[in-house]
Amino acid sequence: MIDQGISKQTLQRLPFYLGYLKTLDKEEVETISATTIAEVLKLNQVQVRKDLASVCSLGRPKVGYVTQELIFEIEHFLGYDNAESAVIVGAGKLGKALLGYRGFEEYGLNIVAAFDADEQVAGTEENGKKIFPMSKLKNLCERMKIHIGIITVPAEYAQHVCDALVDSGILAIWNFAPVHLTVPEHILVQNENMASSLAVLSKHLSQKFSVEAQKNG
Amino acid sequence: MIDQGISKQTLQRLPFYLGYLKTLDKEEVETISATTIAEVLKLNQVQVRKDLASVCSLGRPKVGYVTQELIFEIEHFLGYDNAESAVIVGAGKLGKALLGYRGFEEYGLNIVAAFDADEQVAGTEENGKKIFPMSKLKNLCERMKIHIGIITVPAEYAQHVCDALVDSGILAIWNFAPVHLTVPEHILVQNENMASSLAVLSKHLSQKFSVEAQKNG
DNA sequence: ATTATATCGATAAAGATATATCGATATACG
DNA sequence: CGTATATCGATATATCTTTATCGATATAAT
Repeated sequence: MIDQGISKQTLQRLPFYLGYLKTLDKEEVETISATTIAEVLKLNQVQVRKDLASVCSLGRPKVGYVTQELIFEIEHFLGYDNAESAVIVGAGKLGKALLGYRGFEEYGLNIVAAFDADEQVAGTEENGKKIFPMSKLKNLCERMKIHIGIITVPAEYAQHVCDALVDSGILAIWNFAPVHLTVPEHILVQNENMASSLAVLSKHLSQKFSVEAQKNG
Repeated sequence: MIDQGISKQTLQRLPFYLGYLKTLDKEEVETISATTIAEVLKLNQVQVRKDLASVCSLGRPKVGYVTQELIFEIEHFLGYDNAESAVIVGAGKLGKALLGYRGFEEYGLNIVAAFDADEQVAGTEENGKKIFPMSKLKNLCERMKIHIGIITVPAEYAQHVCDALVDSGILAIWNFAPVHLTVPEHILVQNENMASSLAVLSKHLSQKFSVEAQKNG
């Protein structure tokens, strides 16, 4: 299986397909065509077919794909059926929100604990999950073979936390701090970039208004 | 000024530059070269220069850009100096986390209130910001001329909430629910796609392990 | 059985994005 | 004052991504 040759864009669209397919599965829609998926999700037919082709094998002319098989194959491809454990560093508002969110389990992510530098926070719980002091990070990660670290600390501490996670044997980092993290080559950093999203929104609106102002002025 | 011709990718990188530039400004670094920016943020020199060229005018050979001017120009370009008001719909964990996060003001986003269908939640406060019942949405948005709506409700309610926001005169939607939203043409939807990020992480790890298993087996 | 049609998969074309190259220019130094 | 160098901006090339086109095939209808 040559999984390597999949583009990041395709990878990022797969969860979208999955979400839609699951609504179909509930309604007992047995087969689904790329044409329909494309129409509903406002994508190009061919793109959908190409994306699916890199994940699954079959697709019958005039019929489409078998919904359940497709769901199974995408989930398997993404590794959702093989949950990974993760820890959160930074038990502020956002950290706690993520800690409390049950939905991640559906995506194969099992958040086992959080860590925080604030001594007042460490020792407490959130949704039944414990918050530990930073001193316990390495030991726990190594013992539990944790591979994913989630960073939800303020920007200025992010690199420091990142280094600590790498030192604890983490292989992938999900970074919510709005900074670039420097890591060794074999570590993956996935930035959850709220500032970027905001930039798009903000620009769209300011442009909209400047165009309208021109019209009226 | 032809702002139209800027790519989404460039737009999304601008906040990154901004974040880095601000750390420099604190340290009173007066000028900065594209070369250095590229090196620190692990990007291509030329890319940085092209990105900056679409935002600012000057850049002197042998010197680079004036840090403060650059910051000012990017912020102005993105509209950060011209704050937009926003409302959140869905005052669950994530909604409250966003409501409590002060950092958004820096990005020109001013979250004024939240709404929730749950009667128990409506009427309470979070960080001094009120949570209203859904029935008040339209009235408040219209009165306060709100243009941005943030959706943090479960997937199955997202489209319904989206329609309500559009009906209330919202022009741009920041969607945290993992579904595709259908909107009129003039409305912008920006998806904050945690599932996509997770897909990248998850795939990276499952691939890593399968490669290693092959080596060892 | 034959024809029409929905759909797939493959290949080709177009479009967007990122990277490389090169000449021009401002500063620094001898 | 002339030369070396860091850096910019512009142009050209390469890569990646999306979209269009076309023949093949399975089902459905006549």
